[in-house]
Amino acid sequence: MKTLRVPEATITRLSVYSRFLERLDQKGIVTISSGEIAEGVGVSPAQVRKDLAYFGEFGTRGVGYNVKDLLHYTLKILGLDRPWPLVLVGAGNLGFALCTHKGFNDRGFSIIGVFDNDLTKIGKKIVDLEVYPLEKMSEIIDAHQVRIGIIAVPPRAAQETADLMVKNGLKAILNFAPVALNLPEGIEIRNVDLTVKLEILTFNLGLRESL
Amino acid sequence: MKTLRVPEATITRLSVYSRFLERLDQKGIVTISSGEIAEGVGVSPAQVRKDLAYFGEFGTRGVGYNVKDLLHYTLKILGLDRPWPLVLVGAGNLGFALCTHKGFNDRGFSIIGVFDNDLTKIGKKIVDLEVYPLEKMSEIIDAHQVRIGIIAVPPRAAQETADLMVKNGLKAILNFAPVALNLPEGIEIRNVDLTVKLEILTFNLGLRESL
DNA sequence: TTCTGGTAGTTATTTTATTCACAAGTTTAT
DNA sequence: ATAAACTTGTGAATAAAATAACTACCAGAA
Repeated sequence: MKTLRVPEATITRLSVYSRFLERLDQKGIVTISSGEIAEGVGVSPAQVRKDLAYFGEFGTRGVGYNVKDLLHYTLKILGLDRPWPLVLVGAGNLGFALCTHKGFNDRGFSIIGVFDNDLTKIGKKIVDLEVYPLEKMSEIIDAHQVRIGIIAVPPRAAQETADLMVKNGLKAILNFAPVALNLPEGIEIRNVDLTVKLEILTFNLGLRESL
Repeated sequence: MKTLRVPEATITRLSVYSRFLERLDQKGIVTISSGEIAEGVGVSPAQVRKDLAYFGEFGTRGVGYNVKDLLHYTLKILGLDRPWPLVLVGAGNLGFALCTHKGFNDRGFSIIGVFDNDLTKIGKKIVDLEVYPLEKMSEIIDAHQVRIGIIAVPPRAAQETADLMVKNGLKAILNFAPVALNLPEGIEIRNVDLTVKLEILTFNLGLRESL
């Protein structure tokens, strides 16, 4: 591939374009221009074209993009042309919400194992999934060739959870705990911080008052 | 203020620094250097100093920063030197998780009203909060002078929810629905997209295979 | 007091990302 | 056929952000 060094912001937008295209396709729309995509997701048309240009030429000059084709291309680029089994650690309220989150299934993700070290939670069911003790993680990961884990435990338990995931062979971690995790080279890690964006809002509201 | 045009990435990091400082303070640590903060949150020391420099001089050369002082400064900058009442629309699993999310309370946010248009949910309790019909939002917002709302509804209902929030006087919205919202000038909006980061992981795992 | 080691604040440099502007190609109408 | 109206892909220009390098300053030891 000639495709090294793609800005992460581009991948982020690609994910957004991709889901926008899904909605267009569902509506039966066949063709769309960069300008319309831009309008629909809130970026500039040039940005849309530039982002796509990292990966090839998908449109037709004078015409635009075929919605179905571009949708497939974006899914392929994002690695979503196949299902992704996930394991989740932390059967609290957030874990529960993630297990039942429709957005994951829609994109080919399925949580196939939920783990916790809380004896009061182990054995309970989250929809059709039983909550297992941490010891069972290794078995599930091997059986389903899971590569990605989600951390939804309290901050204090996040690092040890991550360590265990790595030990069990996971290659990528999505971390909802608001702490920086220390991981070996080669493990992909991304954090989702529920409060950061809220604090950007309060910062901006505060700025506004001081004008 | 001389402080216009601060990169949003700086605010994001400030939020992270701030919570790191809280943990240091709880541990009784008095002084810390930019290098140690950097280490603790996973950025470069120069980045830490640069970020803080947008807002003033908080450290002592040759010494470092006083943890308690810097914590207070960061909280003040982020607008967290006062409580923030929030309203939430969408009493699904995600809404429930957000209501009980400890990270919000720790930072002075408190959800004081939950709303839904689903008759089977209205009247039920989420911890000590009753789920109200949307019609009651206006009243609660006025009574508590709420300025920020959280959207945790399905994608299709997100735009109308946002419109209603704006109509009821909210000035900022945190949106968990994966759609771009169309809002009037002057309303702050930030999206939290639960799947984007997951798709960055699959993209990177995919890249790795093609090497 | 003076020297040494260390650290913040700041300016300069480099890198990265976005926007702009236009050539190249497509379609439709005349 | 030709012109007119669009829209992509892309190289160049611009803007933004991160990094590095440097200066100023503090504390403690000699």
